[in-house]
Amino acid sequence: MQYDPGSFEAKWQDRWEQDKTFYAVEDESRPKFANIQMYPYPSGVLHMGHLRNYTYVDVMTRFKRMQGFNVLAPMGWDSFGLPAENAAIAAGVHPREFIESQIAQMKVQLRRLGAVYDWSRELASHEPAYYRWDQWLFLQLWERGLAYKANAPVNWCPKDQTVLANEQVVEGLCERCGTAVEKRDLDQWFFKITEYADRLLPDDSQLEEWPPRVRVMQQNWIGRSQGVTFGMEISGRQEVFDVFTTRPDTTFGMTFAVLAPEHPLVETLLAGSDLEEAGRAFVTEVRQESDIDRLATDRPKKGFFLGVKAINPINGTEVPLYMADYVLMGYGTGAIMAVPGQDQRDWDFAVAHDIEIIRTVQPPDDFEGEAYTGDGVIINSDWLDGLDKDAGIAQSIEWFEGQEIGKGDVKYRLRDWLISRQRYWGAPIPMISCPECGLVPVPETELPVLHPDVEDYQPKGRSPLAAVEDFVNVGCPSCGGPAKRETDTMDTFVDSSWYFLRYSDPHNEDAIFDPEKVKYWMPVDLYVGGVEHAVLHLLYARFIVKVLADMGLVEFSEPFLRMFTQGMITKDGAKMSKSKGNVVSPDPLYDFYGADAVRLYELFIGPATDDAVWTDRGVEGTSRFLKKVWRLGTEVETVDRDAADGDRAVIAKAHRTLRKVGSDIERFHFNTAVAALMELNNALADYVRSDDGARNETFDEAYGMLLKMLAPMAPHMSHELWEMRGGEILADESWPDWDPDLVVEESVTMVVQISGKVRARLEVATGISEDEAIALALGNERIVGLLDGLEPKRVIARPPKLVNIVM
RNA sequence: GGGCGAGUGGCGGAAUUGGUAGACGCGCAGGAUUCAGGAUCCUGUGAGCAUUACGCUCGUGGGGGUUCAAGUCCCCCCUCGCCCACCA
Repeated sequence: MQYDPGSFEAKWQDRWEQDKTFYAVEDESRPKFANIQMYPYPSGVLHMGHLRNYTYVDVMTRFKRMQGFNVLAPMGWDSFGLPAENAAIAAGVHPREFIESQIAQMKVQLRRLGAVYDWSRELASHEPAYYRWDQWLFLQLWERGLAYKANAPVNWCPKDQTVLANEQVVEGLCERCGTAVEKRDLDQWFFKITEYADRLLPDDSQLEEWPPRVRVMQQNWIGRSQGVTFGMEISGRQEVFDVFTTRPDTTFGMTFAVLAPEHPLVETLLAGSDLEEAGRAFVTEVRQESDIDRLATDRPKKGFFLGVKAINPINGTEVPLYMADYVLMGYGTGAIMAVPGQDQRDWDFAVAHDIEIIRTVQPPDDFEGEAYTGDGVIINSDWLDGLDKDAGIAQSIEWFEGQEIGKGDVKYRLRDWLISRQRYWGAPIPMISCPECGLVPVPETELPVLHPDVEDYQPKGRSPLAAVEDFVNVGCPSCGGPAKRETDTMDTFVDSSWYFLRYSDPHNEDAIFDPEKVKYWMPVDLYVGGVEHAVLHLLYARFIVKVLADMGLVEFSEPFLRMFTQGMITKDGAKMSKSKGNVVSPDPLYDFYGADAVRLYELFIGPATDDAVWTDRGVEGTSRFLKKVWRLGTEVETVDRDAADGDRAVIAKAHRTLRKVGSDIERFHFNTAVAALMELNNALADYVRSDDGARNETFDEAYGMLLKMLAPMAPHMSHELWEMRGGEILADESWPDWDPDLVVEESVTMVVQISGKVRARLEVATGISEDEAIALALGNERIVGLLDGLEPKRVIARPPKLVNIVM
């Protein structure tokens, strides 16, 4: 009987859905397993790059369920936000219409893959029933002082016509469209993620099942630096400014100080001075530089002498005060003490402006021409002389604190999360601006603030919602007077920072979720998605969950226990994507090979963490494998006879395969799991062909195990075969346990080496002793011949694997 | 500039704690079946030398080292990928 996946795949897809096989309800009798993938934005047509991800998650859903877990396998849609809106605009369709048809399309495609979900928990972030709770969450942050509006220099994407969060600017370019980002001073809404900076530092004890790479990326992004902040006076004036340094041990080497051009003191110092005009021109010049230019490290450092001297508090020396483009207002205090002897940037500046350089750490011999940043003995530093770096830092901090000039301090690279967007397709920010009362939150009872339908949703630099008069004009909730709504919408990353919690209780109309249901299902046991979200979504979600934990709504502070980031599928040297024109659609492959062969190749293509190159031939290989399995299951004639050695061997092979496949799936080593199943299938085929023929019980047992192991990976075929062979629903079978007695090999090949080179291979019993192994090796005919009567210097035995005779 | 990861046949890739390098698959070659093609099955397939001996030599980016034994551990170098980067 021929393998014809087209004849049964749709049948099983219907069955799983109609029987609600993978729908989940709370059940205290079983351990839960929340198996969640990053919800996709509705891009419409899926290609093999997307399907890799869905296949992995589906395998885990099916595998964990067979293992007895109460598996939560939900799906939702990141349907608000820039990606969805831009795609809609490109398609020339209203975003709502666009994403709803895309969602419908994607559901069909997921179904054809055989991916199973609990569709009763489906959610989409553009639905009022969902974004209502975005708005509620915003109000909670507002109440806690974690949401605020401020005028600040922000990133503006001229193409997308909106501001962006720091995390959404990659090397000075818009993360979405690649346009160079500009700086603008604007009133914008922020979430105070910096208040959680320390708690967001990856804690190895809680994130131990995260890819180390992602932890490092978050750590870099948060950028914690420990040091000292101290005040500096300006000679002959009243003003004082703070500087932050991580190297207080080098303070004696300060030969100048620098303010960021945006530093408020700059204007104070310039006002009315001879330098006023030239100084302002310098500030303007620096501010006009793009981020890309300003971030380039290899260009000369621009500076401007402010005409005054600052006083180094550690020795009373007066040093010239500059402003320079290499000092950033957004980090630390926006002002630095410059120590060219130990800092390369300061060195470059000092050389360019002919400023004295004093080394305060003894560099190694013949080290010259650059700053020495390494450790060494402190010199030219009065009472710090002779100490090393760490002791110098400790003693100088003590001195600063003792003199009450400065104190130990910690600074972060992380900035607050800019969450307002001047775009149409997002959740309205539930705030009202009243001329009398100022910023007033929309009362919770009036949520959701409905997102109005408009004709003209094109981005034009201010929110399209601002043009909707009956949306904008409202009564102030506080005084009743005329007031205006906030018209900016929320960053889509707000939507995605908590949606996984909502899966626990997706239809709740009275609360963001029932804490009891979240307590049962959450945190997420396995979270699967792309590494591109390492410092975006994954950081934001961790932040929001910590806020919810502080509110007492959840009992955990980390949302994702285990994180898996899959590699990309590439073709013709590039990531598979519509814009690159190198997508491979699954549909023709489903038609020709069936979904199972496609799934299996996605699993077999290479290590799940690595990028992999797509080749159509690969599906041919997994398809052949499935045909062989099919033929074994449908054409083999078994015989009734007594068990023999071959029977035990084939059962043992099945148990060893079971042990390997189980642990491989657990570790996302799908490629080797598939290889192990191929080996088992080959072993079964050999067994069937053997002289004795296949014995009924043996074949049924081993083949049944093969089908169960295939059930998560090639579900359609394995279910069909299981049913044909008289079984019920294969998904409801439990994952078998491997038998420790059976997985032990009875005999193994032992190699005999002479001086490390393999000279003989012997079959030996697994339990062979060291003495027996040596005796056997030395007695071997070939070995005897090669030794030619010479005495071995040493014999090393590692039974049962190896004996090495050292000559 | 700093940090992290990787480099294995023609190709994708295997290889707990150092212990048979190349599992599994693709491709390729030969054979069987077939009118033919396709499909399927069998055999072979790291390189070189041999083929009297399934025997020898070399072989996991390059060089050195530790060890009875190194893809695996240590040092230096090369190449590629990723992250951060005028963050004080």
